[in-house]
Formats: sequence, structure tokens, C-alpha cells
Amino acid sequence: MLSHFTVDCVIYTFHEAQLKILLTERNEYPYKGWWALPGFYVEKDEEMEDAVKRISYENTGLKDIYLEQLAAFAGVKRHPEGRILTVAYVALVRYDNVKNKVKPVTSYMKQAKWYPINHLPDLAFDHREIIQLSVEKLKKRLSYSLAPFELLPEKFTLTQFQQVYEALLGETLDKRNFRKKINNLGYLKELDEFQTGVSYRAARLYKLDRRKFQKLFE
Amino acid sequence: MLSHFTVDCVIYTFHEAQLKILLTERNEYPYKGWWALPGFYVEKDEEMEDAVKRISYENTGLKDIYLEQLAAFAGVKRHPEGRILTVAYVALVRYDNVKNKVKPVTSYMKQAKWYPINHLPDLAFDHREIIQLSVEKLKKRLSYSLAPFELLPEKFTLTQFQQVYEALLGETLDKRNFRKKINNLGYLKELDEFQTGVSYRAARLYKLDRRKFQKLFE
DNA sequence: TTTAATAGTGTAAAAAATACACACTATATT
DNA sequence: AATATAGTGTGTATTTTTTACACTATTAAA
Repeated sequence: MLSHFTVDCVIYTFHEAQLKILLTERNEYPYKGWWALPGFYVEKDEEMEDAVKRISYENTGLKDIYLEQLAAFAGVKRHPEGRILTVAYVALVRYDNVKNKVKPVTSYMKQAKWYPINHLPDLAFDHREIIQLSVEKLKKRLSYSLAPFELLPEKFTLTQFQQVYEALLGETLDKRNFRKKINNLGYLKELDEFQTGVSYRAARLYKLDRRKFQKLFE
Repeated sequence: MLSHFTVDCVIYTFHEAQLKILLTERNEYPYKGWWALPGFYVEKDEEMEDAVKRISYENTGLKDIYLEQLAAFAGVKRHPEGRILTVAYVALVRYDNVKNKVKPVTSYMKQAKWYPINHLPDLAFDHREIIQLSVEKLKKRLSYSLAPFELLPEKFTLTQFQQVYEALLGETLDKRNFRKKINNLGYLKELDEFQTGVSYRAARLYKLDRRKFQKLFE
């Protein structure tokens, strides 16, 4: 009737044309030395979401990030000392905002590191399963959620946008058909700005037109 | 760090061309006399799903029913005595199987009753919100999940099948187009049997072709 | 000036979704 | 026997969406 209560965060970002997840190396029994999702106990009078925010702040230095609940995991055998119920959340952050910030600021882990979703190390507890579920959920919601925009910089190229889709779908898409489709969606705003610092033709930048997006999905 | 831990069940069935949810009248503080989702504490060494099965058995007399986890609700203020974390599950049952069975078999409730999803009474706790979320989830998964078949009898008419869709989508569908679409899906098996006991032209019965369904979604 | 790397663009064909109306049949009623 | 009732079952034309596919443009660096 009483259970330990934790939250775990699957924190995604988009970098080098890949989706990556932030993992921490545990410095505590059990699974000491293993990689795991950032997570910790929820305090007695703390709202679950606040605990998630606290943990993602400790790990990314960011407040006010995009969060959604994934699922609860409560297997009696998850933890050797008895049931620890965890509620897993998905968080999405822009790599620009975190690239110089990630470091372990807690005693219970040695380091934190971004791993591409298709090259994950062995993971503690049932964290592999949690991640698997999170990928599937993101995949399904792709075309009617703000998720892609939470992963990309404010201003992005269509190629970057396509790469987010490709990373989640796990397949390559035809450039022309992709562009046609997102043009029809109608919630991208074409800017008069271009990529800089590339040694090839600079791509045009776009951003999300939040108004149009909301009109479409209310 | 420790929290009370319960599960709540949103048990759906299909009856009289409507989707209905099983509610119980509480016989305990708090919300005594209010209608609520069937739910109870998870025992110390009990798996969460087993608790759900236990509770749905107590309420419907059925074992081995279709279950999926919906979400965790853990608001500090859900319960006047402090946080009670609940994990909500959706269960789907065939009305044929339960129609003579529903009765309160526990001390903590007075009665149980099926309510159409669009005529619900006032509900205890945040149960209205839980139900709302469950409807939305079912709606999204409609055409690529087994949910409709778990709600219908083994052998059903196309009209019944369409009514399940209509109830969840909250709109009426064109009969010809609906039939064309599900014909294209290709996982319905046409039987040589017909409805009986109706005072009008008897409709042909169909059933799910599980093999084809699985081939399609593996 | 050439090379390497990526951006950007259109059209035709096929497939899927939509809109739409009437004849059929089993039973109950007179 | 005739008729009313209530729901079953079916086809076609139109529009929309999806797919397949290949070349030119731009920039920086060598």
C-alpha cells in the first residue's frame, strides 16, 4: 500500500543529425557504475512534475522545458530492496541551450553524457524498456505534436526538420515529398535568413508559426 | 519518498449502441456516496497489473480481460489525507460476458453501474479527468488497435462495428465509406451467419481475422 | 576554375478518401 | 394478403493525398 516513489526522465535532444538521450553514470548501489536515466525520489509534498523539473534542471541546467508523462513502472522486482514505483517522463531540449551545461551536479552520479538513441550502452533497471516506449510514443505523435520544434533551434533548416522525422521514424524520406507535405501542413514560417558558417550553399531558415499550429489542433 | 499506491480502472463496454463505463458508488470517506472509478490499493508484493485484474474481477466477474495502462496521477491534493498515487488502466469487456454479473462484491462500495460515456454523473477525485484522457487515447488508437473487438461480441455486424467507431469519434460516419474502408483493412472475416431475432432484414455477422490483423501490425 | 557538398524545385501516376441515393428483406401489424 | 417499418447492402464519380523520380543552383575551399 505504500511504495517508494521516483521519477525518471528521458531527456532528448537533437544534435549532429541524430536524436540523443542524456544518461548518467550511477555512483550508488544498485547498478553502481552503470548508465541510467536521470531520476530520483519525489519528495513528500512535492508535485511529481516539480520533481521532474528539478531533476532535469540538475542535469541540463534548464528550467521550463517541454515535458510529457510517459508511463508508470512498478514491477515488484525492479529494485532489489523492494518495489520502487517510477513514473517516467519525456523531456525535450534544444542542444544549443545545453551544450555547455551538462555536468553531474549531484553526488549520486559520476557523469552525464548524451547518447544517440541507436547506440545506447547497457542500462540499469528497466531503463532500456522505458526508452523504447518513449521512442514509440514520440514516433506516433510526430506530425501532430510540437515535439520536433522542442528539439530543434528556434530557427532551423528544412533539412534539420526532416532529420528529426527520419531519426524517429528510422527511415529516410524523399526530400521533395517531405517538403510538399510540410508545406501543406502550413505551420512553418519561411524566414529571410539563411544558415551561416557552412561551406556549401546556405539553407533558408524556418520557424514554427505557433498561431497556425494551434488553430489546426484545438 | 513513500506514497500510497492505488490503481483505478476505466472499464468500458459496448451496449445499446453506446460506449459505457462501469462506475461504483463509494461507501467510504472521502466522497462517500459519490460515483467513482473502481479502484483500490495495490498490495505490498502485488504486481500493479494483478491489482488491476483483481479489481476488475471484483467488479465484472471476469478474468483475462484486455488491459492497457493509461497514466499515473499523483497530485499532492488528490486526497485530503495526503498524496495517493494512482495508476489508471483502461479495461475493455464484452457486455454479453458481464450483463448478469455486475454487483458490488466489496464492502467499500454500495453498487456498481454502467454509465454511457456522454452521460456521466459527478465523479469523485479527478476521475472525470482520467476518463476524459482515456477516451482520447482510445480514439487515437481506434484504427490500429484491437480495442473495438474487445468491446464487441465475438461475432458482430458491421453496423455494430461502425457504432463503436462513432461512439469514440463522437460523429456519425457514412455507411458506404465506412464499409469500403474496413474492407480495405482486410482483417474482418465475413461469416455465413446472420443476426437472429430482429424484426427487419438480418445483418450478416463478421469476426476479426487475428492472423491478418497481426501480419498488418507487427 | 574546379571540385565537393548540400539546397532547392515540379510533374505525372496511383491510391485513398469523400460525397451521395436507392432497392432489398425480414418481421409485425392490420 | 397487403402494407408499414426498420435497418441492410451496394456503386460511381470527384477530389485529395501519396508516391516516384532527377536535375540545376549556390557556396566555400582547394
